[in-house]
Amino acid sequence: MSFDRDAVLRAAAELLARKATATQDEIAKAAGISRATLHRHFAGRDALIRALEELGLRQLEQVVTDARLDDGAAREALSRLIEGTRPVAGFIAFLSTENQLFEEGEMNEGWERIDARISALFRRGQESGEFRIDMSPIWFTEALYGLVAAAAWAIQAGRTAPRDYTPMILGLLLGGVERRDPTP
Amino acid sequence: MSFDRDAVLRAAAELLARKATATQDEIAKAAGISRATLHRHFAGRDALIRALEELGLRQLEQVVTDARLDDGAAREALSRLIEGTRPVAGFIAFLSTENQLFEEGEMNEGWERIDARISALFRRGQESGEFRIDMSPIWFTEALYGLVAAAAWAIQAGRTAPRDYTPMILGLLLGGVERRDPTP
DNA sequence: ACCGAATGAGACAGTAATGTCTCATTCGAG
DNA sequence: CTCGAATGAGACATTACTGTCTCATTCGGT
Repeated sequence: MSFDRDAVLRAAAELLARKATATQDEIAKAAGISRATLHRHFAGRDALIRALEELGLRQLEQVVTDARLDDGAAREALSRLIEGTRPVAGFIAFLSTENQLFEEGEMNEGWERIDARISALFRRGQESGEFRIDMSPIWFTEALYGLVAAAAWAIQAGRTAPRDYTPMILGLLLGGVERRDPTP
Repeated sequence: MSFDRDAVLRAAAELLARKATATQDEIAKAAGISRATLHRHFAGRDALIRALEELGLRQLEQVVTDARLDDGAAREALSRLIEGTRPVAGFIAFLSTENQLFEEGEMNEGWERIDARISALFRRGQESGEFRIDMSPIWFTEALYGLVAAAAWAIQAGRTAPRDYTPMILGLLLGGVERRDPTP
């Protein structure tokens, strides 16, 4: 059984997202490996967190690219984006809540780049008249992260079915909770 | 200068919300007191977290009560609720992300009670025809927590003005990002 | 201004988690 | 099947944080 680095990091992200104080032992257990092996591949907690951040950002960046945010209607692009985040929702939940790394001044440029690309999508939607203009694209972006994390947590807690992930987030983010008049 | 228990807990919540691994020393520093004094009032980290949870839940419950969720239009009640959460946003951010306490089986009944009351508001809105019915009240509630946490974080990071707190959350949660036809 | 109470600063021991090592066992390529 | 590499389990030392204590200083009521 070869070592599945990404699977270990995914398990770690999901655990740390809801219990940031988990020990290396708990993380190893959650990943289904021994503490020794965990330490062989990630020399210490700092290295683990760093790898977590690195993989999370890389995957998210790939998701953003695959969603082709510049193509077609903004709401369609947003739909593709959210659907794409599903496999990395655990990473997003972890990364968006735990900014203990960034505050060391390095303020990860990768994270800023992703923010910029998603914000640009919302701005494009505003300029095309699809999205409302009384709130900033940055807030929309932050709100998206928040909803993704909330959805990931709700699913993990068994409160919601996994298949509802995308419609839940997309429906709420696009239309809000208010009922809309059926006037297409 | 007398000891302001609530202020200390508020500072602790805001710090722990974004860095759950903060040491007692860092918490004390963030609260503007010494580690010795922190320990005099909260005997150990567990006691601190417990007090944090207790005060947070109590305050949030008070906010929910003050918002009179059963009165008037559901959207107005939601508006009052969100405005009321502003002073306790740091607590909500901490409590909604860190469930390390609940998983010890006690699954705080106070938290469940608050969830139930807020969910009831959304359900009432659905039944009155104000809110859409294709998503569950529980999801609306979780989403509210997520948006509150996202807003609190955005403000703390200086990305958004504090005065925009309520309109940001309310606007997004009620109407979503899509532009609505001006047809009242 | 006084005095008791609370605080801050620091030293110190205890403890929990980490980093490191060893060794038997398992895995998997050839 | 064989052998080298990787893993799991555990022991051990180290580190970092916590819990506790002391004492000088400051605060605040009277």
